Amino acid sequence: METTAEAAETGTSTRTGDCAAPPHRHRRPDGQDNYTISEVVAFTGLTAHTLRWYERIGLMPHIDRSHTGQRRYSNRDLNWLDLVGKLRLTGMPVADMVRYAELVREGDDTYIARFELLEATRRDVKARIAELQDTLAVLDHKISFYADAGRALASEGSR
Amino acid sequence: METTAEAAETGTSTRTGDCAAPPHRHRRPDGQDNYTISEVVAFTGLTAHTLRWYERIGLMPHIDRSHTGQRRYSNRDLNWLDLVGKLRLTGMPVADMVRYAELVREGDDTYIARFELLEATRRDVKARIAELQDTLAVLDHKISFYADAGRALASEGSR
DNA sequence: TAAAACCTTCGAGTGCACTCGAAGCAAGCG
DNA sequence: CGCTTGCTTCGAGTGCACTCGAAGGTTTTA
Repeated sequence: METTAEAAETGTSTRTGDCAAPPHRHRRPDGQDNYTISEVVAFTGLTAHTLRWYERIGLMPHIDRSHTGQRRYSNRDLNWLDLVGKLRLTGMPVADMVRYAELVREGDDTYIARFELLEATRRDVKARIAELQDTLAVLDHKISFYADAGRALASEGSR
Repeated sequence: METTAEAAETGTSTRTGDCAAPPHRHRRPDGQDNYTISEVVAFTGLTAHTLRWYERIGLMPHIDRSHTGQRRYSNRDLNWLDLVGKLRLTGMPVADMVRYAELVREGDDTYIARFELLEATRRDVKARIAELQDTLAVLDHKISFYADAGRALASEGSR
């Protein structure tokens, strides 16, 4: 059985109406979700090298193995990789994600630490969004400037 | 005299009511805007090394020099550095910014190319904002999950 | 049964964006 | 006058996140 916090992290209880995931061929239902590494490569776009590297540096939970030692990824592993991918997009350093993964492995005692880490991350993400919106405004301003200049040039130089 | 497109790039015509710039001690008005490199360091947070490097790789317009050869940055150089800083935040590679700077140097003929480059960049920035908002939603979901779990733990284990 | 996929460990290479130091000299300021 | 700041060129180093290849083995699958 898993703890509440683990459920929060690994996403076992993901609602099935999740329909906005782009490059997934198809996941199998829980119970048949023992993907080979090459399937995960296809799902995530990461290389097998990178997946093993993630494991080495402690960025993954312990991955199940077949009776002969081959990796068998579960839906929750895939969900975790989705989260990692999202956090990567925010610019979070891998080291921080590893720290977070450690907290998850350490169990419910680290609940507060994780909560705080999530909130700090949220603040960062919000700040980054604000920065980008600022940049977007500059870009829009410039673009409209160019559009005006373009119209001027077009009306004068249309020989 | 400068071309319209240069005015768009270098921001000479920046409205003076620009009050949201954080770590600027104070700019001097146009005409007295001949900053030393160390002043620009203070303004931008970049190192002198990095400023010279930007110049070497073609990321800067040609910087004025004093009669003895020292760099004298103008307000428009500062504006350009602001833009570069913003674009850097969007994750735009330096090589792309150099390309853009080249177009600016090449003059009004490159107007269309620059316009398209700006629009492509805007699309990228919008996409990045969307990704981040997606991530934010995941984070919020997780955080509220944790908050609920926290209340449950608090009410049961509050001895 | 042969090819394809998987495993391990090891270490080196890549690309980006700086980042730093050193040498050796010129200019500015207090 | 001396200290600070600036200039040049050169080349090496850093940190991050992969990325790749090889060697030498086992397992799966068509």
